Amino acid sequence: MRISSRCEYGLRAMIYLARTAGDDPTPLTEIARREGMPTAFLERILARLREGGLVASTRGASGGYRLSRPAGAISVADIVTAIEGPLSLVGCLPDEGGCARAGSCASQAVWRHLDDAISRALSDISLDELSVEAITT
Amino acid sequence: MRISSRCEYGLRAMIYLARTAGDDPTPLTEIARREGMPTAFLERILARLREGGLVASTRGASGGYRLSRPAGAISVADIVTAIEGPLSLVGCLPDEGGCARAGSCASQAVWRHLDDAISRALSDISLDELSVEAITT
DNA sequence: ATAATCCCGACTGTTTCTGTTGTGTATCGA
DNA sequence: TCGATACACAACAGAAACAGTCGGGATTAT
Repeated sequence: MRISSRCEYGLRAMIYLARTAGDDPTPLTEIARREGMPTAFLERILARLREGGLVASTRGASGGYRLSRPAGAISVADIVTAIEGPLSLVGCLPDEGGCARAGSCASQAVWRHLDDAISRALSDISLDELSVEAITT
Repeated sequence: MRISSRCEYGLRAMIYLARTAGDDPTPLTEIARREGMPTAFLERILARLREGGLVASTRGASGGYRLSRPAGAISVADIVTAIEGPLSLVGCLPDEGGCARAGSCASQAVWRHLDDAISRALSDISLDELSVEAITT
């Protein structure tokens, strides 16, 4: 299990936006350049974040992106979900017929447990906690 | 983020083996048939579990697989690790040069936090808890 | 008008996933 | 010894996801 670049780039971009919140909107190229990410790729990631309602964009000269909510109201779970889709691990849910064994499936219980742990871990962290420069872990 | 079939199959196979522990070794074909998994694919998964020291195999007629430790001493984390490799999410660790920004990288801290949560969640569950028929969640 | 900027769809190379096939080897029972 | 039952292993293949690019279009400040 690896974190996708999409996700990593997306989170870093969001942190960047949190740090420049209050300023004029930040152009894509600035984020890409400063963070060393491929511009066109980052653009498509920001598109997902926009569709997810996490960033707002203004077009035209001196346009760019900004957070659409205060950083304190955005969790890492929000970001990952916007980029990767729902973070549920199990595909075999009751809908669509699924895995027949249904209720008695012990492995399902494991993945649900893991789902919860991941969900809790990511909901736990909000963007403003990450936007302070030095993390002292 | 989805659970791979490999992982799902592997876990189910281990649960099956936990339930037949004490009997003669269980042949691959039996597990595959009863659990509805592709035989050859499952074999390669069991190979990883064997390399990980979780199952032992005996060849020849009336051979098969069995757990190499009591089910209580095998965690889901052990299983997933044997199948998928180390469950660390971040590739950009200090070795190999990595991501330059190094210590000040806030996103890294997030993935480490997530790593811990996943690791804890999976170490938490041992195979014998899963081998009882009905899970009452 | 022009430059800056976002928007969006199509395309491509690489890797991983999910298997399959085929061959070889070990072991048990008759 | 012979044959059936198993595991062991390597090579192959189609499909999907990942990571990233390209090119054109739309919008807006100056």
